[in-house]
Amino acid sequence: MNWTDERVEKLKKLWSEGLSASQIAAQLGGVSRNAVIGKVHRLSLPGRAKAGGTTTAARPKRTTSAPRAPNYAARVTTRTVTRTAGATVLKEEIEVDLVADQDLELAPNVVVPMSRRLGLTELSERTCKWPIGDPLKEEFHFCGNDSPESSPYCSYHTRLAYQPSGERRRMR
DNA sequence: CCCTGATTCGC
DNA sequence: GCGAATCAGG
Repeated sequence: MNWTDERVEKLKKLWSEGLSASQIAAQLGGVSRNAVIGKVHRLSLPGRAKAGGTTTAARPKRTTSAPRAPNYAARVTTRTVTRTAGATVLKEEIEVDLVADQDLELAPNVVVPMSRRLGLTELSERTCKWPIGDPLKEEFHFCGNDSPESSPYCSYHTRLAYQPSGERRRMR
């Protein structure tokens, strides 16, 4: 694949938006992340300030944060998910109320993990393949969070996938 | 191991 | 000019 004006333009745009080279490569298609990086250099585009995993350009900004939940007793796990995502979120603290498994869709305090806004081309074996948005629309993307051991979804979406929010019944 | 960008160098 | 291989790092 050659660098048409359009592709170069898109590269510049995405790069300036702070997307990682691999993400850009995936969106452009037909090129590796190395190709992207190489091109960036040749274009003399401003690189990331420091080498290494962290995107210096795109600072972490939180997605609409979770309203502080009242004392919803029982167990609440707090885990910190670290991801290097372009313009989205680098680090987000996620609280999942395990008790709310009875009414997932009714619990406004259950925050949905941030997604990496991955295009389908950059999904891998260990990325969550939970689709988000309307496939026909532009904002469509996949969750892309890390999914444990060959699971098609991340832990959060696995739970959603397993028990449809509606027919949750109380066994006893 | 996953990922990131940076550099080199044969093509 | 291109990008795989390699390096350096988190």
